[in-house]
Amino acid sequence: MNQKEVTIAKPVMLDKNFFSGHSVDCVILGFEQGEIKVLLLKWKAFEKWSLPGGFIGNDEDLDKAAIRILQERTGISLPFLEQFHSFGDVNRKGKESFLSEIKSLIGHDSNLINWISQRFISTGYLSLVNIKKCNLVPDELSERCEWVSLNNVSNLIYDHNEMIKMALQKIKMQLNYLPIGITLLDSKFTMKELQLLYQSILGKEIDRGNFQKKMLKLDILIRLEKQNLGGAHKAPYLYKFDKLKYKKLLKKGFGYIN
Amino acid sequence: MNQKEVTIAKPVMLDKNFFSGHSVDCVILGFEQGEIKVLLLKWKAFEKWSLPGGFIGNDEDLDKAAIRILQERTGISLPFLEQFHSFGDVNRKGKESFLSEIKSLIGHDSNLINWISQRFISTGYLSLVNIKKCNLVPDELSERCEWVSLNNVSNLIYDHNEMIKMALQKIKMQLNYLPIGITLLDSKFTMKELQLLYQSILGKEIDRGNFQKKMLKLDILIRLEKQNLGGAHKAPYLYKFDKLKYKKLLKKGFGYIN
DNA sequence: ACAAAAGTGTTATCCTTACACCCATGT
DNA sequence: ACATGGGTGTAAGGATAACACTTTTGT
Repeated sequence: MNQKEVTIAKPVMLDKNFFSGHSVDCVILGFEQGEIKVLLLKWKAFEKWSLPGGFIGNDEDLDKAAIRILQERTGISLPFLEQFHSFGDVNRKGKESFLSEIKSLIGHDSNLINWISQRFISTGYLSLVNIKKCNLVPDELSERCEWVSLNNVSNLIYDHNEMIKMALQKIKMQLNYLPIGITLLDSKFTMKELQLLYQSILGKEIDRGNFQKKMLKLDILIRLEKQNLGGAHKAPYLYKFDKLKYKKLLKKGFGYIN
Repeated sequence: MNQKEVTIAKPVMLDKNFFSGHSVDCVILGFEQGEIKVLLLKWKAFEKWSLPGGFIGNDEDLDKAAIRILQERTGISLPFLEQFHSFGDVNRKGKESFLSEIKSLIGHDSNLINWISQRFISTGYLSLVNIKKCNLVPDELSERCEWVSLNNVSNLIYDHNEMIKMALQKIKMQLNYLPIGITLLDSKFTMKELQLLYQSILGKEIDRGNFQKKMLKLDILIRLEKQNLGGAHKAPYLYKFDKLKYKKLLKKGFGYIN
């Protein structure tokens, strides 16, 4: 492989050679105050937000690159990200090129500018996390790194809004097969919190009683002591996931296997 | 965008400039004699089979590239292919490089050889088709273009065997939501043929009576006259899909929407 | 006492599953 | 007559959805 021809220059985000023409973007979703939130970066150089993304090392697996990029850009370490789609439209960057902003970021090295402003195909990766367990550390390119409620997501750069949409579709599909709460909630939670999570993903109301019965019948929840938060009402039970039974359920398959 | 730097040389498969480092591979599945079959190409230059694949034009959407590549390499024109996964492991090409074979195909232009033997990330596309309606025309690189029963698929080049596996997984998931037969069967078919199709995708037996009831209840099949094939038994009905109702069912959603 | 939220129960309806029964046809 | 495969029916069990009832708690 002739590296001189394929890798033109080093982008700034990492001190190594990158694979040309392909990038990764991460849709990291969390749940807080009854709302789904997505992890976004605010650029230092210009007034735009974007998904945490980056480039792939020449000697790096695509899946591994996603994990590294997320860590470097946001501080979040995850052992596994799920690929959900690759975005390869010619005009996926839209009309705004951010060229002057990019120059202010990376300097005026023309090789580098050419490299970074070429066409990129980007593969989207996805994960659901517990917001409280995430210690956010924005990288040097970013002014801020924040959880943004889905309703408040602005016009992101390139096709990042579409990426979020597709990630949510994928989540919806998995919701039918997987008890998703284990990654998004605290270790202890009430049935109401779990229900709010499902409702905000599905975008619809669910009957309270039926939801409770359905979840309990899965036999992956352990009921703990009651929690008295001091409302004028009965105290709700706390639950935690029975991780052993949860794993067994996963291994048994997602419903379409058998 | 500086094309001189990004596009090094022209590969042979098409007379235009290609996007570097990214390819497309198509998993096209059909159904014949009660078996799922996959469309494969046998190389002229060496004794290996592979999925129909190719490169992406510099000014071509990824999705469009897949459609064009399939047409050029196999003769099959489809209006739509579904993306299912991108394969980006560093060593996805495996140990065999086929370098000498590639040279015999494309000549000894070192730029071209470098271009073609670099690392490629490949996006897999998927479709289900009616074998009888496909007029196979192998391209100049291929000796043959054939439907191969899944059980008879040999060791394909690179990670193509894994690609087929992942495509089948995706199909299984969709089977729960979509009445898939419309693309795979003849316009007229018996309930038994439809059942054999489902069984071969799911890899399990389905109760005959229950399957019939379930399919009829979907209300997308039109019962036609009986077909007497001359067996020592009752003649089965023929069915065709009610395409209007079928489309309505699709629009209504796949089950996870509501 | 009352409202609010949590836990549980009831009922009708639908779907799934396993299996049985009858029908048509060629040998 | 009988085996073979095709169409339909039945009964049990499970899942779902709508809704009602009871319990706990602060005001």
